[in-house]
Amino acid sequence: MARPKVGEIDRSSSADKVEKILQGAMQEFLAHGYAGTSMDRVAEAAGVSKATVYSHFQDKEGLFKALIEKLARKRFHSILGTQPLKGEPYMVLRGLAATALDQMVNDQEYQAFERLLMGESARFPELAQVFIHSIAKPAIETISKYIASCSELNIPDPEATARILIGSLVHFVITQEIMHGKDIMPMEGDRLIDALTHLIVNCAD
Amino acid sequence: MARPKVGEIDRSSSADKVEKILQGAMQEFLAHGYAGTSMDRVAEAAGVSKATVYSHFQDKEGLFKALIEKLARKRFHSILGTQPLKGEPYMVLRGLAATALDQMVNDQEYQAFERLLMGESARFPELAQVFIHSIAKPAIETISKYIASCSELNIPDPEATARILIGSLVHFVITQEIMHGKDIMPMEGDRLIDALTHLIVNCAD
DNA sequence: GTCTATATTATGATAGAC
DNA sequence: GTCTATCATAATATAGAC
Repeated sequence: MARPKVGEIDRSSSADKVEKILQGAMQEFLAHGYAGTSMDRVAEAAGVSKATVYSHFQDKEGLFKALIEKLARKRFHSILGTQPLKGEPYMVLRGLAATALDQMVNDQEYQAFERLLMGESARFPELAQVFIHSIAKPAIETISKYIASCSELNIPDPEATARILIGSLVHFVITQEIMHGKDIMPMEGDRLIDALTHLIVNCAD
Repeated sequence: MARPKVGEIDRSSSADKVEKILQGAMQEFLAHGYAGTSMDRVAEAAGVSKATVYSHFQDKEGLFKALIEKLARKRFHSILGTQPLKGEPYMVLRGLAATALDQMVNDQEYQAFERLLMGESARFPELAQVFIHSIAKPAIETISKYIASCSELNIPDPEATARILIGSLVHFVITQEIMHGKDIMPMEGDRLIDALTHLIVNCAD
C-alpha cells in the first residue's frame, strides 16, 4: 500500500495522485470493462477518495479515455522492440512471428486491453481507432515494407500478406487465450509459425 | 409493435413471451454489453413487465447465458451453408473465403455478437468456449479436412493452414469493421482473398 | 402467468469542511 | 488539493393484487 498510515502526512504530489488514479483505473477497467467498473472501486484501488478522482478527471468517460490513450501510447513503444528487420527472409519472418506470438501469449495486460477495446468498440469507436492508428497500422506497415524489400520472395501484394501474417497470429491469441479455446482445440504456436513461414517463403513461383 | 393495445386481450402464449424476452435481450445485450444492459430496458424492449422476465429466467446472468447459447446454436447452422466443398482447390478456397468475408462484413449481428463475446470472455469464459466449440472449431475442422484432401496442394499442416485462412479473414473483419479501422487503413477485401489463395495454392514445392 | 408497486442496494457526481 | 458525507438516480430483484 502506498497510502500513508493514519497520522502520517501524505507527501504524494498531485502528479503522483494522477498516476495512482490511472493505475487504479487500469486495474478496474481492464478487469470489468467500462460499464462494469464503478468510480468507487477505482478510487479504492487507487488509494484516494472519489472526490479526488473527480478533481483530476471530468467524469467516468474522461477517465476512461485518458486511460486508453495512455495504454495505447505505452504499447506503441513496445511493438517488436524496434528490431532492425534485416537479413534472410525465412529467419527474419520466423523470428518476428515467434517473438510477437510469445509476447502476446504471455502478456495478460495486452489480452485484457484487446478484450476491453473490442468490447467497447461500439460505444467508443474513436478509442478503437486510436488502437488501430497507434498499434495495428504501424505493425502492418513495418512488416509490409520488409516483405516488399525482399524481392526474392516475389510477393505480389506485400500489405495484404503482412495482414495475413499479423491476422493469423492475433486471431490465434484471440481464440486460444482470450476466448479460452486452448483446452477445446489445442495447438502449439510453433505449428502456426511453421505453416506461416512455409506459405510465405515457399510460394515464390 | 406486437404488444396489444389498451383494452385488447393479450393472446400471446407463455412460449411467445419467452421468445419476445429473448428478442429484447438480444437487442439490448448486443448493443450495450452485459453490465451496460438493465433488466428494465430488456423488459421494455420485449414489451413485457420486468416481473415476467424474472418469472421465465432466474436472473440477469441466467437470461444472458440463455441468449448466448441460443445465438451460438443459430450461428452454428449458418456457417458457409453446408457447401459441398469439392472441386478445384483454387476456386473452392477462393469461393469459400469470398463468401465468408462477405457474410461477416455485411452481418451487423455477427459483428455485435463477436464484440459481446470477446468483451465478456473474462467474466463468462464458459460462454466464450461455447462459441469456440460450436462455431470456430467446426469451421476450422471443415476447412482443414478439405485442405488435407487436396493432395496436389502438398500442405504439410492442413489444420494450421486452415487457421491461417480463417484467422486472416476474421481479423480483417475485426480491424476494418468492428474496430472501425476501414477509414484509417482502408483495404479491399479482394486483395486479402487474392493474397490468401495465392499463398495457399502456389506454394507447392 | 402477468402486472404494478416497492424494497434495497449501488452508482455517478457534488457540497462543504479542513 | 483532498477528504467525509451526502444527494439523486438507477439498478437488481421481489411481494402481492388480479
